[in-house]
Amino acid sequence: MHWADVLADELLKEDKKHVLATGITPSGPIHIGNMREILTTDSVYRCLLSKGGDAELIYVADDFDHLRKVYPYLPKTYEKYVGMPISEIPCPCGKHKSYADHYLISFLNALKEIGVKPKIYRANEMYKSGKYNDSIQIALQNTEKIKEIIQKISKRELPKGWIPFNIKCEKCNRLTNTKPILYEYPIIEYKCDCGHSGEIDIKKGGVGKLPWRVDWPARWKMLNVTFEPFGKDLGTVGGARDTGKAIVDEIYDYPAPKYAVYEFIMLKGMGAMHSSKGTALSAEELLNMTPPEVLRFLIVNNQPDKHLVFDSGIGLLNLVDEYDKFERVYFEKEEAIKGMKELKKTYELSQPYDIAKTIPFQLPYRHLVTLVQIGEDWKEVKKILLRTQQIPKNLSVDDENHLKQRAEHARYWLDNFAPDMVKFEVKQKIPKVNLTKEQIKFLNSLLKNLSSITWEPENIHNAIYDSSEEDKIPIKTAFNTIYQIILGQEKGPRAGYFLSNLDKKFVIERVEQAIK
RNA sequence: GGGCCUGUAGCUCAGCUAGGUAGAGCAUCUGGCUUUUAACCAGGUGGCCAAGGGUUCGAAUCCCUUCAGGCCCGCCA
Repeated sequence: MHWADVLADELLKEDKKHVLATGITPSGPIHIGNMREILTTDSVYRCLLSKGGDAELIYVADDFDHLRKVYPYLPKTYEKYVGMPISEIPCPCGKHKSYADHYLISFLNALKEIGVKPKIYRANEMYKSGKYNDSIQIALQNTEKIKEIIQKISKRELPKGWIPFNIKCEKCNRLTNTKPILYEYPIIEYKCDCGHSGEIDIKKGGVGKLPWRVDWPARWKMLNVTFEPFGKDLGTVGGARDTGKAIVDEIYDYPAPKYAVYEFIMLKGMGAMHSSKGTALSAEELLNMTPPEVLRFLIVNNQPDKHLVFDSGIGLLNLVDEYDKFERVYFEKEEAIKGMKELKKTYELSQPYDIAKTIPFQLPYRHLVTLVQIGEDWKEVKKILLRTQQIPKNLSVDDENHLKQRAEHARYWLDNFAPDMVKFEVKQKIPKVNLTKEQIKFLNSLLKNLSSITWEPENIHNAIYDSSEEDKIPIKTAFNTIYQIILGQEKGPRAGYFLSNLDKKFVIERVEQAIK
């Protein structure tokens, strides 16, 4: 059984409405690791629905959380905002309503692309509208009990006078510098390091925030959460999950949600990703280079508790190939090979939107990577594909959009992540090359042989070999020569296919120029 | 110090949530093939399933112990 089905079955043991939650603090570029949380939850959600369960998928953005420090990707001037809620800090690019929005919006766009449609909650709105008020009051009533729970389970000493509420200073706007002096419902008197003393009324929303270890369980109860996965960092003994479970049980009288612990995703050659260390690949970049179905496939095809390595180099091409193979097997165009586990479910969960009724048109991705380097844009690539009859004239709109989308991903990848090995440029003018007599001789034969053939990969391929044989020139030299005069480099894509995608006239003229 | 995960062919891994004769891809070798940015076809070689113990008629699979590796926690969230 697929892991998402196993989790869904676990939830279905209880016949009620399930709320599957996922929560990420938009304090920095949202990265591929966060995608795992989203996609893990979405997969379970989809399985639950397909089994006839009643379920809702929600996403809570904790945008009332405070800025921890000036992250490496922030200007130094952000020093003055440390400690303030990220929804109340200016946007780094100036185009969004707030710091939180800056990162959140791009993430929400990414969600759309991968076909995840959660109901969205924003913590800052929930606090300000008073949704948290009951939870806050209950927490404050149980200050001693909560303190005890946290100290016992996390083995951490909390300071004297600690209360489960971080007051936001009315003057400096920071959540981190205030100390409570006296609590008498509903008023808390406090003092802030900035020099300000004052009092707040907890019945008014947004005057402060529950600390994370209390906020989380409070949220479970408030939103009736029944399932929420989290990263291994939170799963540790004595961590937020442990204290949260005790707090939600004993203080909020609500059962802790079921969960899955997921491992991190490593970036090949870079180790684990941390948005706070700037070693992360943003969700945006990730999606720009990876077709959405392939990204889903990466997550869905692996158990959450296995760490993954995302290779933004050649490995990405292999991943796409692997996905395409799954697709062919799913549509029974090919035999399954052993090791393709849970093929049907995995393929279905990989689809951002609907599952196609018949197999989508496939063009080998590596070939597409070559094509987008020949054609300037999709229009030209399409022209080549049509001319060479690699796509049918009556290609469906869906198929064309799919191909086009993939071409865009391939292009982004080439521009930003691809190793030089796979890159080339068809030179508009003949590159400066010093050809040997041998090479010229070969080109002469090639010219003759190419002129007489129909412009198809195999014919071209044969023409190259014929020429090299006639002149007794090593085949390696033959290929090198071709790449030199067209690309200005020693190596290139498989010559037959490659040249067939170029205009015959262009190639012939280039060879003629080279001989002169 | 604590936790999670991993250990199966030279490499990457599947098989472990149904306990029932050890699998795939790559690499290698043989044969075919006109030697290309990770080419194709047919076939072959290759494993004490980390080690030890337990449960069982039967264990890669379940349980315990040990060893090795990776990551996380031990600030804040």
